[in-house]
Amino acid sequence: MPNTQPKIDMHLRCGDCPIRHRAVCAYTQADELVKLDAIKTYKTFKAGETLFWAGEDMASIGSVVNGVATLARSLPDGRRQMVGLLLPSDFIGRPGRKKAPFDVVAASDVLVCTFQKKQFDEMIAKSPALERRLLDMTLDELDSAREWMLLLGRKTAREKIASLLAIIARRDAAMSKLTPTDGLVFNLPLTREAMADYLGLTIETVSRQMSALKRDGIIEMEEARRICVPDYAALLDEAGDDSDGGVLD
Amino acid sequence: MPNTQPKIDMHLRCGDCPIRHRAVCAYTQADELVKLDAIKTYKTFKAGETLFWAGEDMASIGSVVNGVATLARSLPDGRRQMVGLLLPSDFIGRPGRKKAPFDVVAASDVLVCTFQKKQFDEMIAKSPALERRLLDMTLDELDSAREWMLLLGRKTAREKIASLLAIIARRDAAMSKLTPTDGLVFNLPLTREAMADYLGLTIETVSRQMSALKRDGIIEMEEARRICVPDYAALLDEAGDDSDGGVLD
DNA sequence: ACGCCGCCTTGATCAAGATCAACCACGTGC
DNA sequence: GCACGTGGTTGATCTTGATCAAGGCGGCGT
Repeated sequence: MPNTQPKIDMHLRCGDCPIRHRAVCAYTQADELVKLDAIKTYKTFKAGETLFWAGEDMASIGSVVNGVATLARSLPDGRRQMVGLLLPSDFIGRPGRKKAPFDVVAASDVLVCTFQKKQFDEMIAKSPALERRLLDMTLDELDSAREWMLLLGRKTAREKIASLLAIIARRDAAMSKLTPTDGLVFNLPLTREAMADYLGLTIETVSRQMSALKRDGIIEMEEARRICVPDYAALLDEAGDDSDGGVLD
Repeated sequence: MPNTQPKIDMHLRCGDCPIRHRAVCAYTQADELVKLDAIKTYKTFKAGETLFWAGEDMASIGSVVNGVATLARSLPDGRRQMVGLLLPSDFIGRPGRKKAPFDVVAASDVLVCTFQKKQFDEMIAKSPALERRLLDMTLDELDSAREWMLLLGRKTAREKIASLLAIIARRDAAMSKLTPTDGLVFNLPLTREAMADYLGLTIETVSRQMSALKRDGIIEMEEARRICVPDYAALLDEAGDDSDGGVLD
């Protein structure tokens, strides 16, 4: 990937990959996996590094293996909106398009499993499993993007913050085993600025609303990035939407 | 489709279909088209009719043939956000999911080419062309959803209105032949309320900003729904983003 | 130790847009 | 004709969140 000198990691076997069953490769069988294994390259990026700039040619695409990256776009005067959060197993880039529509920035240190775009496009053309998985992932992302539009367009600052915390709490609980329950603790992978960019707010408003939620006992916060949710239902309630965050089937 | 008694139209041959080359079926060859032709049904809906309610089971899916439908979701207290505009050739529904994540409402009278979900899912599993086309369409929709997130999160009311008008003007110009040029006239397919829902504003703000743009000579407006853009570049300028609206390749 | 920088918080003030409230221009039904 | 409903506009006022400004805290380099 351009503009950076990422470290190239060792070559992890696909079979041992932590995201094997959730990434683009999830539906591929052993034989196809071997081919993917042969053409993939691991790259690492440090927190803050930009993997791609909006408008720039994307010669490679890939999957986040660990860490968090963000998708964002800026207006000419500097106003910035994050339009996606890329978590482990999420796909970076899109087949059939040369230019990146958005900036891709590492929010934490990130490990990415990359492929040369050209090679990957060829693989996809021959692998229904790969294509099917990409379709499913894209449909899911579209749903969450639309969900986010509701938040951006209609929720209050407090509801936005509560929604974001609920999402991170839920994902975090899911990662570490259980369903979101009471008393769960997690740390925020985002700075206040990143939260603001994600929610369409300023950092001051984010900070104030975090303090307000703490004051109201919805969250506990020893350090700015260490959050405890004593009552998950209460947090969801503050998020504004009745359902538990849009579980569909 | 449930909750409605749509009129069933005559059976238009796929080969004569106005959206033949832009809809899901765009990549399919003659032999597959015959199969689609055999299982499709046309349905019509009147302006204001709801095709699906969020959370409801979707037994059928399909393509908008003509008219405009909207995708929207409401918060429990009634705040409403439109999350997508479905124009001719756009796809309604998603394979692999039973429940509709959003309300689908006809904004004008709408003609839809529908398939039973089960049958369509089977077709997709067997047709790479269909699947590939759906992937491309979904990726495009994802990009525009993200574009819209930037608008919702960071643009001012005036910029939002200008952006929407620019988009509609551009699409309208494209439909009727030429590239967006000066002095183009079109009529808004949306009420002020629909515009407000789309832009995350109130109808009063929409109305005021429309008046302001008129006062400033950016648009002309004899009737509320009849717009003339004397200087397309000036309109784009008001929209805030420098590029001409995100043309990518 | 010190200063500095990044990240966060808090306060005071301001302004964009929401809300509340009339009112207009229509079409439609009686 | 008139009453009524829908969609749109405009004005006055209020509220939310942005902006401007100051300061706290922890880490890090010298």
